[in-house]
Amino acid sequence: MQLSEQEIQRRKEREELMKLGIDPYPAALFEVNVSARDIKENYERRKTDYKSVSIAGRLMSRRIMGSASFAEIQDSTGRIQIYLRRDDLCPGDDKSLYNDIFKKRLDIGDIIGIQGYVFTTQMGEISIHVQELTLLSKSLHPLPIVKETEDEKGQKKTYDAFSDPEQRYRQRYLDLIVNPKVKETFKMRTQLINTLRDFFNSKGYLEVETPILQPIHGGAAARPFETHHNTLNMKLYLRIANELYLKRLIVGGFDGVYEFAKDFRNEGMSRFHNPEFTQVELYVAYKDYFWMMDFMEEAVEKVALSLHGDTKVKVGENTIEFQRPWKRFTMFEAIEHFTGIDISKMDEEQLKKVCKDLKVDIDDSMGKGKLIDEIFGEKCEPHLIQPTFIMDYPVEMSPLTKKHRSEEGLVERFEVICNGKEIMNAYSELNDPIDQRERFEEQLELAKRGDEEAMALDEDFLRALEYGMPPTSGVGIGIDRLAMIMTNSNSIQDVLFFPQMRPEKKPVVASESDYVEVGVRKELIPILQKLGFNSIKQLKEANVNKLFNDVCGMRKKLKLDIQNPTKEEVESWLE
RNA sequence: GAUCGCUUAGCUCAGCUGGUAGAGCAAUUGACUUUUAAUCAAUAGGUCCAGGGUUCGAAUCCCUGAGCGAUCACCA
Repeated sequence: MQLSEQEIQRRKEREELMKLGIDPYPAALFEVNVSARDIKENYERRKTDYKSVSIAGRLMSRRIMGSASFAEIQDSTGRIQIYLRRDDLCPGDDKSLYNDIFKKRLDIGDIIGIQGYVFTTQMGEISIHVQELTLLSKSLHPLPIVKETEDEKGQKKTYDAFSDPEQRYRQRYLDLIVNPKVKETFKMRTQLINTLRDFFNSKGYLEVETPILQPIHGGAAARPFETHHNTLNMKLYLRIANELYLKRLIVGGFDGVYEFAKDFRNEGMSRFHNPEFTQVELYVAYKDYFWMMDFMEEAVEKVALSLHGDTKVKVGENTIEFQRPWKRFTMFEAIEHFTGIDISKMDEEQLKKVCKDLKVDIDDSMGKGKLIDEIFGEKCEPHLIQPTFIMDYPVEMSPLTKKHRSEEGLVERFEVICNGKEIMNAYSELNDPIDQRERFEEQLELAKRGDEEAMALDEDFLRALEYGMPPTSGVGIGIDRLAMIMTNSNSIQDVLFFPQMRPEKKPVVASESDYVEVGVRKELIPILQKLGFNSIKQLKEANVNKLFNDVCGMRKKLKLDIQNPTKEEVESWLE
């Protein structure tokens, strides 16, 4: 691999430190008794408490002025300025710790530990006067340097921002180091999950774990990932939902169960979709979907308050108000509201005409339910910014949902739409085993017609229902999407530490022995690599005269103290 | 999958109608004892994404491909 000049430099510094008897990666613990945030928040009020501090972090900037220097270190709570003076750091005659170690062999990105006392500079910045300095980890890879200034109005201006999305997601650790806001986003995501978990626990619902590897994938309409178990010699699927397992637990006698579940769907990727995503599914016995609406309003309102101290959350251009109660529409009402058309009594032919009039794309395979869903998705969903319950879906779309208590052809299902996207999906769960079997069979028909997302029939699940499941309401909350809204993130990739990416394309590079094999002297290999001959095939195709000239020229340029090859030698490589 | 855009130094980006590759930061060497994107002087650093074409001459124009992004379509 070709190293950049700066990487070579840092490797050299590592060696030199070792020769000076300084371990660049010491084994011993480093005692930390304070954090950057702690100092900044409390020093002014309790100055005497900060006369002897010990803190560790990453060196993020340096301003060297002869025998004194300012630098910044960053720990998990933020940055703080440190001040180093040669004669304080090196009280004796030996000034090498400052002159040679700090100034020459430490770099931005290195992790250091310091001991000293807190003071305020003439410019008014709380800083640490360093009395002892310990290298804790040498960094060999230069860090992107992001700088920030603040004008009189407190407006922040960022220079050389590390903003390339590909690099940020592939090397999230770098993103976290140099973009402090990223850390905040992920802390909020965790707090969101904790808030929901605490709320569910406070009601006595049990957090459970169910299989991720499932012989039959069920609970949602989606294409699964397949895998294979060797000992059982059988096909397994990565779960697309955990619904059918959680309902089995309700059959088993729990009143409420929930699971924060990673689910996997083998479908397209976009700023709203990642192949693996998180949803929490919750099932509560003896409840219906009206109860669940109230419960969800309360849950999400709690999340907003916990994260923002307010029920209002700014998302892009909009301010979203999560305060209860939220608007409630039946699907028919929503469609009438946005299009002015009452479709509640229409048959399939009439619906098709409506779609045509509204310029909603349809195809012949679509039944009544699908047509209604298309109209809703096209004409209503994007306009629903404030959290809104959409209730009572067509039965065709919801094979696991109980039929509506009074409306023919509908089911007791709601979704919550917020910021133009679905964030929640809930039902009064279907618990009539005969009805459930018929619905599964309808799905099988769809599958025969080529619907790859149709649900499979799960005999054991049906057997469980036949023993009797109490009336139950269940919900699935899209954690990633809720996190996007709560953290004002434009893309799902911004709320996942490691979003799925295409594999990094690495050029195929010939190994040292490949070069040696065709007769290249070891010391000449870097020259060939520098010239761009990264594979033997490339080398074989080269022109002898040009190659000979280039190699000698590059040797001179790199100022390598080695013997140039002869023309005959170069010729021999290409044979 | 479709359309549009981007790819130049370690990082952020200039580079006009085609004529010897540029800046700031980072790096190296030096000056400087409280700086705030520290400053000053000097040095080094490039397969201009890859391949082909047009041309006396291509980072620049054309074609093909790759990666990435944005928008749209399907899915949570």
